[in-house]
Amino acid sequence: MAGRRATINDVASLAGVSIATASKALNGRQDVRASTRQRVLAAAEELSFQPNALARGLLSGQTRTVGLLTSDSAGRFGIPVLLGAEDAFGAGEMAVLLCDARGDAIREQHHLRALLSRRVDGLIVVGESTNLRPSVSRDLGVPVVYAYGPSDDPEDVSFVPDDVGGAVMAVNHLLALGRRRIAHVTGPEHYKAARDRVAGVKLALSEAGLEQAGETLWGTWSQRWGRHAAEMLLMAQPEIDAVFCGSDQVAAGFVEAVRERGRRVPDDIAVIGYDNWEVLSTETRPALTTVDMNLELLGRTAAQHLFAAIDGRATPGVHRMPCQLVIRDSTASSA
Amino acid sequence: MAGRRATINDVASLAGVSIATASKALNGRQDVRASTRQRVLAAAEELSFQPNALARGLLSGQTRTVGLLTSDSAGRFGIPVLLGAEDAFGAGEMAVLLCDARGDAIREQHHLRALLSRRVDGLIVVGESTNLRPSVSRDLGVPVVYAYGPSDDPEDVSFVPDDVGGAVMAVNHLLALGRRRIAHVTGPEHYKAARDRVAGVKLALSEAGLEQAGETLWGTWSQRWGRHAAEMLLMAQPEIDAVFCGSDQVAAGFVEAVRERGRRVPDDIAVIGYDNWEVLSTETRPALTTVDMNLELLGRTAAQHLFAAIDGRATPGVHRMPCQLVIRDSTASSA
DNA sequence: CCCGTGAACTAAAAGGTTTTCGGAAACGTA
DNA sequence: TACGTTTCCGAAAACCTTTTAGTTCACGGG
Repeated sequence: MAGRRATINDVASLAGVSIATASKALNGRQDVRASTRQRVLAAAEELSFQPNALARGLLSGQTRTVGLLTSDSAGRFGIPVLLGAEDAFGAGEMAVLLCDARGDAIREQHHLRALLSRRVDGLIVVGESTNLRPSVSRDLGVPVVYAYGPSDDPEDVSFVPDDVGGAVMAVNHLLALGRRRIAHVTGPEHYKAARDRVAGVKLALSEAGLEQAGETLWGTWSQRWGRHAAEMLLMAQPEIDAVFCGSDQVAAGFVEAVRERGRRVPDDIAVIGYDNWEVLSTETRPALTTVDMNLELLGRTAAQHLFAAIDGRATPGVHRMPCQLVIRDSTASSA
Repeated sequence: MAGRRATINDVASLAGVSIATASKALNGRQDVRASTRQRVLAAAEELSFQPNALARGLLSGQTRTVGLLTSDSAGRFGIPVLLGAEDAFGAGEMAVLLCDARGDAIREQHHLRALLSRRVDGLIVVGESTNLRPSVSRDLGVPVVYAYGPSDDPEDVSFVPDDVGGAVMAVNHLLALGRRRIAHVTGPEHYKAARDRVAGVKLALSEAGLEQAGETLWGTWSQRWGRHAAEMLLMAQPEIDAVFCGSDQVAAGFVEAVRERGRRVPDDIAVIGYDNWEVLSTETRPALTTVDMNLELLGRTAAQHLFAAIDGRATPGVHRMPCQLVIRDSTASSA
């Protein structure tokens, strides 16, 4: 534990110059003789001088710090976004202040004040679902970007995965494999993600001039529901040749139950999941073809956009980020 | 977007007092007449004044901010610790600066300098495994607490799960159920977590005067390995009546393969996992009895200890936090 | 009337850095 | 010598808040 931290004053004294000169030397400014600069740099090194970011921030008004406000940092979705954001910032010497509101509006307000009093340069708000969430941007004084869960104010900037497009890709992949009797099993109807994926299914099928095999089966995001749905479906519509599941959890339960009933995946029934949650998608048998929402990229993009917004170049609206199909054995070509 | 933020100067002017009086009124200090205090508070409210934490920190030398340095925030283990820490801090008006070094020492050094220059009051270092990791505390000038992955310097403060104790609990549970031929399947030997759990198994068995059924099977932390181990074990030692697996992933693969071979869990073979990773442990059939390391509590404890260390009351050494057995169907009483 | 006391308030310093502006020295030109 | 130019350096202000050390005023006791 060093007693007191070295200040630029100490550096200047040791180098035998004024603090103004020391500052210029350290920051690579003009108007310093090369030999003087060397002396200052050597002094700073010797004292292991680290400029005080508080003093600097106080003066410049820029803290080079952003807040990351999440409702659910433990969740499947917050983390990759957080990682991508931290990645984008880290490269540029930014720091991230992390706050978890735990879904509580009071707590969120509390954290917001704390972040503002720390004079963050900007804010990323990460939602726990793709449902609209209340805006926090009103009169905040700093730019805000929403990731995963979009703001309900169209003037705000939001980045969300293109779930409609993701579902279209999934269904088109099944169609390309020659499957024609395609069912859809998904999570709760109050999730916009589930509704969007249903819309994508309808869209892709109607463009192909086909009907969905049976009604959409709404349930929960669980393996249990996937198993249950498989049993119902094999009973009621044994003729289906493909199923698109609204999540990898549902798909994992689905393939397990199908396998136990003695039907083969993908030969009899091809299965596609959603999320590319690797602990599930790569460990089921067969491994799951699934839609990856590229959340880390989404987070990174949101962070980069926040930079732009800090510089005054914001592009309001909801930006939909493309998903990506990850093909594994559960839809391997049955040629 | 408000133009400029209100300062205490603006508040003082509006209230018609000096900034010293305004400061005292806002901070609830003495020597301010009640009516004056009211005027100041009203002015602050009107201007929606937020004190500048930078100026305050510059003066007091306390930033009320801690750094959280992780090697692996996406991992299974970093997140709960992070959550627990954020929880403990959040309650006390602390803020958390999050840095992810991605396992890169250079990057870690870089983040360390950034945190120091921001004058954090303390630091939590979260490891990605329970293996010893290099200390960062040397001449740092701020207190550091290590969570999950302990420091190699015994003068530092570390909090780790008691894996030996966790394994003892697991084996004792199997013994209490009357099982006597207990095998152990775990992950790679270079994980201290795996070695500690092996030590716990030996300890509990020798106290009961028993031998482990066969050698410990070392593998990877995957379902694939769990399935493979089950096949080997059922072939080589069909008489075993219980298996303790080194992780839930291994256990999930294990029960699946056992079930496919027509043996019953828990009737023929009881199975215990480790980690209580709920997406696996509650969704296997049967649901897994498993050891929970209470990581969120560990994180919270580390954070609370950091407070103590900031106040100069540190307790060096490695603190082992007790684990907890979560009993589910994979060891249901076979009475 | 003088002085001491206490209440309520204020001026100023401190904290560390960056930036602006002015000053000094050195040198060249008329 | 007088003057202009260039190069290098330093004094001081600015950022915002808290705290210290007064200052002012009213009032009561002697």
